Amino acid sequence: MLDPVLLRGQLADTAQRLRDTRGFEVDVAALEALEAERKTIQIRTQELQNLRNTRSKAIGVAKAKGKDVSALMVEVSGFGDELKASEARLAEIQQAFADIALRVPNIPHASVPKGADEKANVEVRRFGEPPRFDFKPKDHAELGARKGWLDAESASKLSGARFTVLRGELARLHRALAQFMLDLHTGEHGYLEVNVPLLVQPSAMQGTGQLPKFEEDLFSTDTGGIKRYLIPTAEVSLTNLVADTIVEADALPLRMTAHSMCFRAEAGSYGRDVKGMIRQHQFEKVELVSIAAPEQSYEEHERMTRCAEVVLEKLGLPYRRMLLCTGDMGFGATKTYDLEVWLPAQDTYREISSCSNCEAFQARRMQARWRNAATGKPEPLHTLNGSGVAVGRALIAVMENYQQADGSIRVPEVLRPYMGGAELIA
RNA sequence: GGAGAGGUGGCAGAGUGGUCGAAUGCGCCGGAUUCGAAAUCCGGUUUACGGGUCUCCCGUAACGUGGGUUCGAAUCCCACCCUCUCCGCCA
Repeated sequence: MLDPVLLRGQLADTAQRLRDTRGFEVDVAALEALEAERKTIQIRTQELQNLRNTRSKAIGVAKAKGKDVSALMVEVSGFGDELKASEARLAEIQQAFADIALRVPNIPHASVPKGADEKANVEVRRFGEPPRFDFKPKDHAELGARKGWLDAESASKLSGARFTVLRGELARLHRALAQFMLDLHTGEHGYLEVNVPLLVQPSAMQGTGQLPKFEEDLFSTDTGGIKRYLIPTAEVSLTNLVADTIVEADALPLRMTAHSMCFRAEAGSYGRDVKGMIRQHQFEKVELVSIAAPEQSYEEHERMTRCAEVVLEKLGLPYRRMLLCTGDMGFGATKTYDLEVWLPAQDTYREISSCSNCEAFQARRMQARWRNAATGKPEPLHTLNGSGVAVGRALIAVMENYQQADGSIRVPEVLRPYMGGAELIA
């Protein structure tokens, strides 16, 4: 959520900025009308509440002294209806304001290039060279099918489209990747390992911004009459850990990592990446989340992105870092770097990580604050999240980049300790 | 799933209809005392929102959550959620 000040006093300017950067249209007329009424209604409501409180106290005092209170009672009943109506109207207005405000995206940082879609993203850096093969490289689906390692048919029988069954050495390699990433981030990058719930309440989804706007992207359950959502990323669980809390300044930045399942409905992506395990309803990811003081969040963003890059570098996977343009960023982000890994079979780079600074956007939604020593007051934190990295896609990248002519796959050196020392899976 | 107990400020813990945003203790901050410290004493110490004459003042709201009763609710009623203990079941 944007700072309410931007949606009240500086509405015209804010609307212009959202239009320029994201092509998003705020309902200016509706917000203006609500704000105009809100002010008078709120003042009147509080006036009446004050009146009621003072009169009620007076009744209490009079009764204690054994005096007659009937005159006071009549006076109070005179404005009871108006108070009730006024309170109800105020609640309506505040709800209506929130309904709009919760659907307004974040405003991009000044360093973000303007653009409508991914074509305007800017390559920032590049690591490694795409491998050369003296044979035609196979895609991961084909490599996986050879030994029954990767079984889309069985998965489809069990669960339908966009699921995968992994078996044997490939399943182990997948597990090795997750372990390696987790060990790297906890051991060398200073992140605290956290194991999180995969099912969360609607309030958590609203906190990180999936709700109310993107419900169709989520899986949910209402078992026992309780609505819960499956997390699309551990960012939801990790970030919401600081919801409704005030973090002391010396605890910042708070760096947390989690290996988790992620669930995405992938609504609207029919026909895209249908082959193999690039786009699944269920996948694993090692997530990084940083909770930072405002003045350190952009530095933290660079650091976090580096932590994700190190994963790919240690795995020996070629990648490039893209700075997303204003039109291609997620709902809550002010600045995002995507890491794209080289996939030989597709002859292109594909997203494997996305690192975003959300500034106070999520923190405001979830009441996550820190105590600013300079002001002595609780102020919204900055939250950041990044994939460090997507495990399924990392598996694909390793398979395709490390494949041999016979369809066997070399094991990247850093993964061998997790593979019983194996140099090759065949 | 069955039986019981309970949810109050950073923590512990009083408070069963009226000046209670809430005693007391601990913690924390400031001050006094001290050569310094401990101890002791004094004062202060929640958050959100709104208004203003906007480094301060005023108001409103918040005692698990949501409703209800009442002139007035931490306190009474209803529903729900959560925690703990015992039993059952269970990875």
